[in-house]
Amino acid sequence: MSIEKELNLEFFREKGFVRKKCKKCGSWFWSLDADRITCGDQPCEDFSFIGNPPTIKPYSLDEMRESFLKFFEKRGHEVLKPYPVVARWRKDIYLTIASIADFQPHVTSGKVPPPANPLVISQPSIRLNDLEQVGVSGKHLTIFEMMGHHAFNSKERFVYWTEETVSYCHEFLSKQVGIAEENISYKESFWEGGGNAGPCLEVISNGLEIATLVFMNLEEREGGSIKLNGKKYSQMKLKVVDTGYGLERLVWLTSGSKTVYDAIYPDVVEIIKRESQTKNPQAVYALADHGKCILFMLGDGIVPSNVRAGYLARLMIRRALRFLHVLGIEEDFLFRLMEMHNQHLSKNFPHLAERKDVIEEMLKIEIDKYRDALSKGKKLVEKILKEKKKLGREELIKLYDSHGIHPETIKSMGIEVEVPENFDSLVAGLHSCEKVEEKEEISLPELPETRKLYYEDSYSKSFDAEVIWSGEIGKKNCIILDKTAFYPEGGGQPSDIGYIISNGERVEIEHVESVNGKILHFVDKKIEKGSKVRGFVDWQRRYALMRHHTATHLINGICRMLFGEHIWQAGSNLEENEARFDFTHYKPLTMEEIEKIERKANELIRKGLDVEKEFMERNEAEKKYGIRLFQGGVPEGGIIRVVRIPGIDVEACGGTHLNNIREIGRLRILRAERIQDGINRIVFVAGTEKVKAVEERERNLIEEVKKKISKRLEIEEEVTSPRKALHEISIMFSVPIDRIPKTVDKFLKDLPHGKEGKAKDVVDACRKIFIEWKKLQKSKKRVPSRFVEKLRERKERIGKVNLIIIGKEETGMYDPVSLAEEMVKEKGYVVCINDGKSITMAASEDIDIDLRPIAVKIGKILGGGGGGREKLVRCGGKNVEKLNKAIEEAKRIFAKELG
RNA sequence: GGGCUCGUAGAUCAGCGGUAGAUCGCCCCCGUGGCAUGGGGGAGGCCUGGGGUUCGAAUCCCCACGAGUCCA
Repeated sequence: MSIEKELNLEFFREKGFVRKKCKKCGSWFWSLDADRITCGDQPCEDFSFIGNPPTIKPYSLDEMRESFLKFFEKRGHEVLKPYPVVARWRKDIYLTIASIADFQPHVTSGKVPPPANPLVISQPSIRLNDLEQVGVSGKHLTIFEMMGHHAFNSKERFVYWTEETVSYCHEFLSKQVGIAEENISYKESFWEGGGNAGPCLEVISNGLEIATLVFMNLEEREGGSIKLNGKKYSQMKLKVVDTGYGLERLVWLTSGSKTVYDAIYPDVVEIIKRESQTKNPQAVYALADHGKCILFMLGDGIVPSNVRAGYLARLMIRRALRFLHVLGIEEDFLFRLMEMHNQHLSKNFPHLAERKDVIEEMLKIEIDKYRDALSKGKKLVEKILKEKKKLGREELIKLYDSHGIHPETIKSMGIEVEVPENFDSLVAGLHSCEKVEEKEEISLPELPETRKLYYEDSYSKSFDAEVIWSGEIGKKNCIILDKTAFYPEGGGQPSDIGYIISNGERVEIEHVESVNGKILHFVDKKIEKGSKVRGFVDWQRRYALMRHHTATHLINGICRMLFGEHIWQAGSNLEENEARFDFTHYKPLTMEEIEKIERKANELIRKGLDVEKEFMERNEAEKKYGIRLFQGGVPEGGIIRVVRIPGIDVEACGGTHLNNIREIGRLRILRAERIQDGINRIVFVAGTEKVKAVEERERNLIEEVKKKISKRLEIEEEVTSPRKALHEISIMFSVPIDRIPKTVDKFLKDLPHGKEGKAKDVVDACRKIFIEWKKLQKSKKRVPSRFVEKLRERKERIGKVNLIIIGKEETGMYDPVSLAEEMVKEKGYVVCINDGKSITMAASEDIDIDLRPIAVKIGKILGGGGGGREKLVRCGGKNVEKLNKAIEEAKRIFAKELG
């Protein structure tokens, strides 16, 4: 196969194109202009359209998009609505980078039929690879619309290939847009990306590449026979026409303005310029661009965060803020920037304006976070400079890696630093990639797919079946049945367990897995192939899981209703006794919000809504419900199972669900956690009995605490909500709820026994004993002077100093260290305190003695050690019974040293 | 998903094995015609929680919770 052959088109020859070799770069191209000597692309040729556009009239973005879509619609293409800029249907990328990205990998691999064929689309795409060039080059954008007409050719159906593609393109550019035919050249090239490849034509006009026509017919394969650029490829089943027309570039071309930014949103550029305090066109352009990118990111539901796609949103927001600083514009201008872009976009992308409030709130939070990060960073840098005078390599790396302060940021603070050239790779080197554990592929003999009774009726608890395969997998006995009601692990729902009866013998089902539609049962005994069996699902467990699963969907829907379209499932975990639902949201949940979710859930449960479960054609489902369907990951095939709670939630989900949400009974949120920036977790239980059990546990806990405290305080009232009470107390004591009784014990133990007044309720009682306990701690350290004076009377004279020995009973309730401190405030004293556990010694400032070696000696007697400051030491050890002996020894030493 | 930092007074942080500190803020007093300020005094800490090591832990180790950050 050769590119030359594939691109030697009838169309070119008929039209009178000539194939030429570029004098500068050597690449082959087709042109109608026989005198042309270069391919016309940069850098072989400069832009020739600036100030001199090749068309009569300039187009706006809307006009150009409209005319493109219409042009292809007239020629048999179905117009598709654009996909979100967040590529949630893909595992390999976070953002939609091209129109073809919408159809990868499911359509291009042939697993899912195309949603239309041929089709035309204008897809907002985000590329952050050339971030530094944005605003600088005049042509780079982070967000642009890639207009594409696509055809998917299979054995069964041929749509069109190279000839028609180029013909359409040429007609569109010349007849529709109005570029003179001689001004359009087609450069031969080879395209590869995302595991696919194929020959392509780059379409160039006046030095600007305005479109790429890719004929995708190769896929990367290990054993592929076609070797290109060091990679092995084989022919694809599907031959895909993948075209990409740069909407912004076409508009630019027709306007002939200085930069692409001036062409596509001249008013935005103008206003930024006007607001700027300093002149910096690059920052102006970059800001205009970033604003649009941020609007799309947040509008399509990215929640800024420190991970994944959220991180990219934060990156863009922080860059925008930095440009604002450079231009001397206040940060709040960002809101206006959103507004300005919205004015352009609301006609074709109305969802962006609809989400204005949420977007603004997210931005506000991000602005605050950035301010914090900056001021923290500044302080940190100053601190390090104070100690080390210079920021070395190590410091720079650590500042960035642990604190997010990039050397560039430090430079912008006006601090000179030497940045190592390979800084970024040094940082990357710190995070050496560890291998992803690959799941062992289970290979099974050719068998038909297992009939899935759990889909026919999710309530089937027992069934008759035949063993059609029996063997060992990973040293475990395994069987496959012709049909089964056992649900295999998947879709966030754990596998069923249970047992089967075979020949009157009970065999436990320990785990169930699905491999290519075949359901594998792991059993504790070998069962012969051909055996007739009867299976029994552990129904109590399964029903609990079903309740939790349906409840998860319910909570998901409610959160979206209450908070907005940025709510996406970020994971979930179902267990018999508890379930977790993780979702994206930009701030932690408040107690009120948690209650609101719970109230709403129970309200809907009482109302009762049927849960609709339906297998649907993927494209149909996607058209009907959108990408929103793929909450818990993306299914592979062309047929997907849609689970719908009408008016609340629709998800593609393979799990077993209730027939009506009424069966959930009751739902109770146990707690909400913030598992990482931008992601919250709700932990809950579903089921009337389970909720009752939780409530009883809470009541018991409150009773336990009440009983403990009522020994000391009279509690007058019952608490209305044990849950709220426990929550309040746990925050007050800063301990987890389970630890409340133990903490109360600790406080009560220290406090003197006996009744001491009244409290309104348990919470009030807890507050009171806590305050009392804190007072007690303080009073231990505040020794009354009368008490000190009294003890001073017991002085023994050794030379010029007064020695005071204080025994266990004489310390009172006071902290020995505080007591010692008080005793030696007057000149000429040495004290030696035995508090029953250890010995504390102190000497007045004027006495010339170092107590530390003495403390070591005394500590040794006690089987331990000692130390402290010169004039105040503590010592002790395991042998508490030797305390008196130790005091005697101390006395002897003092007599010797001071006498 | 993995790594690295960090949780101390209302706020910002210091201390990094031997009695919890600074600055700002708060309260009181002095001062002034009033204000900015200045001087003096004071209140305010389960040092996030739990476990361990130790005679002794805010400090060292482990776990949990919370925050920040980088990489994929």
